Amino acid sequence: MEFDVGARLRVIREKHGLSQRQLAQRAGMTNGTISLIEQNRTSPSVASLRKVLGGIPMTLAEFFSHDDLPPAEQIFFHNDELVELASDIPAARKGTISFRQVGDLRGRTLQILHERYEPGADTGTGRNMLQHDSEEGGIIIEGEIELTVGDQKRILKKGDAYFFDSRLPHRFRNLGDRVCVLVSACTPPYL
Amino acid sequence: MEFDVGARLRVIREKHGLSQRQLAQRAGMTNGTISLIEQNRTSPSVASLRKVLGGIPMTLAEFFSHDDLPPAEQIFFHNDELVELASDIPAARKGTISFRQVGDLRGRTLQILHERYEPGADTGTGRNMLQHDSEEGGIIIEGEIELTVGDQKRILKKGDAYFFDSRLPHRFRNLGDRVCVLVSACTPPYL
DNA sequence: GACTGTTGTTTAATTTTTTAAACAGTGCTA
DNA sequence: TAGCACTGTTTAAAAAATTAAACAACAGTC
Repeated sequence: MEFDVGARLRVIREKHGLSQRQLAQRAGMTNGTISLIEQNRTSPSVASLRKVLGGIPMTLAEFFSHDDLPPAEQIFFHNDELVELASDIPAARKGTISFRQVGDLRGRTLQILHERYEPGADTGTGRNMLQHDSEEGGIIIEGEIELTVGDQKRILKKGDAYFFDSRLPHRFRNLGDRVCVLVSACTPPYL
Repeated sequence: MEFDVGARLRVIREKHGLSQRQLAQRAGMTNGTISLIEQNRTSPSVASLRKVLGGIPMTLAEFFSHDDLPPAEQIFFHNDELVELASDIPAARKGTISFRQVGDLRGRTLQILHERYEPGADTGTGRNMLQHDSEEGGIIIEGEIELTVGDQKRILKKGDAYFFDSRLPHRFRNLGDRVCVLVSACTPPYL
């Protein structure tokens, strides 16, 4: 549950074949500090930790990308074990859109969805366009969908794909007369 | 390129509609500290930053995951624009496995692949099992595949899915007589 | 064995962060 | 306009992190 800064640093340092003194020199600090950090006897300032990681080199994002890793949970999911998301999108409540998620999200940074859009389904326009702090992408499995991202718009067919910064307002709309199915991924998760 | 801790915290706090004092109380610390952090007049210890984020709440991984703003790149991808990855997996070189990636990865933390396994394809066993520092998941689109993760093994069929910590050694193998197609996602990206 | 070069750990002094409280500015209302 | 409640900022004292140097343990070599 708790993210162990000291242990993580030690593992990374050893994986790179560096001694505490070698890393300290590269990072421009003392070996004692690194020792204390690895023992969790001090909590480094973000500035210090960045200096340390600069000697690896590694970004803070990478360092913390394994924050609170859940223990071994469910790995395999039968089709009917994907969980239907209760969405705040009106079209989802009307039953024309379905988002089925792989596993639960606790502590995860990756969200994978099996999405289904009935003919006419629309995630919302104007001020209701989707917008969140992630990056996301997906691949069309079946049917066609119109995707609007910012001021760009495109109709994607089976096998086509998309990838964008979710902070741009976006919208999915099924203009066809067939169901559209796609698989999407998002990090960090939305909802 | 530099990550601005203070600015990031301020944006997050304001987005959650909290004043410095409200956040301080939730986090169990003083408003002055939060003010100083937001002005980058001190660099909080990781312990302190975790306390602050605990009042949001947000994990360190999430805090640091949004390093910088990705520029506007390609958003839409036609099926034939997905880029075939040159893999170090022997079976890929033999042409029985294909990994096609959505977009390029520059600065991205999310990787989405369209994977194709011919009958008999195998990503490798024993010391050649896949292992990397990510979390990954996927959904089976077509055919069947045997997935081994750590000491667990399962045959997944169309519509089934998986999700695991990629540091566990894993292996994909197509035991059937038909092609298996799946869509996977991974963060941070592999390769 | 003693010397040399490593390793990680510990300790006292220094530097930095954090606290607690005061300060300054805004907006609302009687 | 005074009073109140709320912002965010600043400052001296307390607490914690960092340094520099000493310490202990292990391995290889002469």
